[in-house]
Amino acid sequence: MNLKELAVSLNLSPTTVSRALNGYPEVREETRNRVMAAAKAANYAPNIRARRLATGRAMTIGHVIPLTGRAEMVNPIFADFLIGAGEVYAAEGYDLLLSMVPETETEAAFRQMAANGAVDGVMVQAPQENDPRIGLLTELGLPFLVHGRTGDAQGYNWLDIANLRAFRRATDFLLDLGHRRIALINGQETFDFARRRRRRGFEEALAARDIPPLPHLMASDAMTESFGYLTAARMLDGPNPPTAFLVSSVILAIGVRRAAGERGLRMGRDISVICHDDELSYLNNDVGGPAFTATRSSIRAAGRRCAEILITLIRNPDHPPIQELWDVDLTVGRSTGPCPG
Amino acid sequence: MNLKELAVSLNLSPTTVSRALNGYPEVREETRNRVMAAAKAANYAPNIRARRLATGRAMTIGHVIPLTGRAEMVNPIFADFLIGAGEVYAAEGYDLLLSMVPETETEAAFRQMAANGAVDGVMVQAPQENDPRIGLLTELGLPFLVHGRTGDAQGYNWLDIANLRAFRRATDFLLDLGHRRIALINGQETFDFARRRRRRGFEEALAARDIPPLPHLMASDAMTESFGYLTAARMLDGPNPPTAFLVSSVILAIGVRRAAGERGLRMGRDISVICHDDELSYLNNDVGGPAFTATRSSIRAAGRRCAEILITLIRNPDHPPIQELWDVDLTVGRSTGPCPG
DNA sequence: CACATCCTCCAAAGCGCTTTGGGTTGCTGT
DNA sequence: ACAGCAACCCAAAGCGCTTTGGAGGATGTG
Repeated sequence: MNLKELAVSLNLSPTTVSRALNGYPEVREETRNRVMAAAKAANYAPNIRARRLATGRAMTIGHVIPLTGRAEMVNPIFADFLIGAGEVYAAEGYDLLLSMVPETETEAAFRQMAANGAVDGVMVQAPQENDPRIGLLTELGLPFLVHGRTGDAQGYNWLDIANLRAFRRATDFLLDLGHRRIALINGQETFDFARRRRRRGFEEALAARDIPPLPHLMASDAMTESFGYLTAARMLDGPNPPTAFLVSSVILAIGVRRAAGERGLRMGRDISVICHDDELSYLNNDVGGPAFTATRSSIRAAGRRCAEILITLIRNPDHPPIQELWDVDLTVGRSTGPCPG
Repeated sequence: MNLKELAVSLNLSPTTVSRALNGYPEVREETRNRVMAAAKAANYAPNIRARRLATGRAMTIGHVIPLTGRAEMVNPIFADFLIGAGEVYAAEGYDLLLSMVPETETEAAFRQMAANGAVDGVMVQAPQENDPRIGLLTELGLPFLVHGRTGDAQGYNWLDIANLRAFRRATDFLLDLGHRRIALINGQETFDFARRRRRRGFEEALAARDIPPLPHLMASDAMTESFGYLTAARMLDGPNPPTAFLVSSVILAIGVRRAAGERGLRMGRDISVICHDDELSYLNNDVGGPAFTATRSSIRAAGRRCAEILITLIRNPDHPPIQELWDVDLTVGRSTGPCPG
C-alpha cells in the first residue's frame, strides 16, 4: 500500500493525503480524520526512502566507531553512551546509523557520509589530541558534536566533563588522607581527556604540595580489566609500592581490586583506590553503599544530552557553537582510607 | 554534484554514467575509466537516498534494542555482538540501523520497519521463552535471524551456542572436584538460554548423580556485577553456604569474586567459581593465565557470523532456514579447585 | 452585485538515482 | 552488398514521496 493507492481509495489526491498525514493546516479536520483512519486500517506507513529523497533530509545521525584491532577501550563506554543517545533519537524521530570502520578508514567514512547524504549529522567520541576529525567535518560542512574536547576547544560544538578538576580533586582527597605514593592508571594517553585533562589534574594536585610525581607509578593504556590488574600487580610487587591508586575507570579498578585481593590487601584499609565511574548500568557502584570512592558522571546521560544538542544543531544550521562543561561529583565509598603506617 | 551534472560534464547520458559506476558490462572500458576518474576528481558519490528509492533496497539491517527501564543486561553483551556484526555489515556495504525503543514498543517498531521499508532484515537477540518477535517477523515477512533460540527452534533462522551442554559440563567439572553444594547464579530466567538451557544443564548434571538441587543456592536476575556480589554475599553468609558457584557471566563472576574477597576467601582454594565467558574485549580472561575457569564463546565472533548469515538470507529470499549450533569450550583457570574439607 | 478572502483540495513538478527498451554504429560472414 | 550481431550508448519511465502554485467554491464586505 502506498500513498497513491491510499489516495485513490479515499477519493482524494496524494497531495491532500500527504498533508493530512503530516499535520498541515490546509486540510479539513473531518478529512484528516478520514485519512488517518484509512491509513491506520490499511496499516499504511509512508515509504521512508521516498520521503527521504523528497525532503532531502536523511533523518539519520551517524556514529562512526573506529576499530583499532586491539582491545577497543571503547566498547563499554560507547555502548552506554549509544543507549543514551539512541533514546533521544528515537523520541525525536531520528534513526541512528552505526558505522564500524577500521581506524584508518574513518576519514573516508566521513567523506562518504557527507557526499552520499546518508546522515544529517554525526557524533564524534573520544577525541585524540589534535583530532583530525574536527577539521575534516568542519571542512565537509557536516553538523557534528564532539563528546570531549581537544586543542583549544574553540569553534566547534562539544560537551565534556571537567576531567581535570575531577582528577585534581580526587588526588587532593588521597593526599588529605596522608597518601604520598599515589599511582595513576590512566586511559590511553593519545586521548585528550587522558593526558591533557586527567593526568594534568593529578600532576597539578601533587605539584601544589611539592610532591614529585613518580614515573614508575604512572601507566596508561586501553582501559581493560587486565591492564588494571597487571599494572597494579607490577606496582604492588615492585619497590616503593603505592599506597593509593587513582584510576580512570571502574573496569580498571576491578583489575586493581583483583591484584590487591590476591595479595591479601584490603581496599580502604591496606590500600586505597579512587576511580572514575561512568555509571555503567551493569557495573553499579552504589548497591549496598558505594564500593569505590569515585568521581562520577553518567555517560548515558551524556549521550542523551549530546543527542539533544546535535539535533538542535541540525535543525538550526547556523546556530552559534554550543559548548557544555559538566561538573563531576566525588562519591566517597569504601575503597579509600587513611594512609597506613 | 549529482549524476546528471557529472554526465553533462562528461558528455554522456546519466544512464551510461550510472552503468559505468556500477560495473555493468555495456560500457566500454575506456569510457568506464573516464567516468571513474571524473567521479573521483569531482568527489562524487551517488546520493544514497535516491539510490535506495530507485533500487527498492534499503541496504540496511536493523537491530532493535529493547529498553527495559531497569539495568539492561544487554549492554555489555549487545555491544560486542554489535561490533562483530557491524564489521561484516561494513564490509558487505550494509548500514546498521540501531533502534532503541521501550520494551513495550518493540512490536510497533518492527511493524514500522516492515511497513516503511527502512531495513532489508533484522537481527533478533536474547529471545525470551515463546518470544513474540519470531511470530511477528514471520508474519511481516521481514528476513530475520535470531541469536539464540526458543520454543521448538523450528522454522526460523537462528545461531546459538550449546548452553545446555556447556553448563552440564561445567557442573560435572565441579562435581568431579568433589563439590556438592553448588550455587547457580543465572541470568534473567525469562530468557530462554537462562532457564531452558543453562539451568537445565546444571540440573541434569546434578540429577545424573542423584544430587538434589538446593533452592536457596539458585538465583537469577539481570547479569550485573552488583547482582553477583549481593547474591554471593547472601549465600556465603547464610546457612549451608556453597563451596562452588556456577555463574552465567564474567560480570556476575566479578561480583562473586568481590564478595569472596571481602570474606577472606581465596578463589580456587576456599571457594570455586566457574562462569560463562563471552570474551568481551575489555574483560579478557586470559592475561597471565585464565583467571576464571570458564565456558567460553566469543560473542563478537557470533555477531560476525550472524551478520553473514542474515546477509545471505536477505540476498536469497527463499533460502531454507539456517540453524547453527556452536559448541563451547571449557577453559580451566585459577578460580576452581578441589572441594575443601 | 462585484470583488476580495478564506478554506479545501488538486495537478504537476520535482528529489537523484536505476532500469527498461530501444537506437546507432561498425564489424562478420556469405 | 546485405542480413545478422555485438558493442555502446541514450531517452524516458519509473521509485513513492513532498511541495509549489494554483483552482474552485463558500463566505464576507461595501
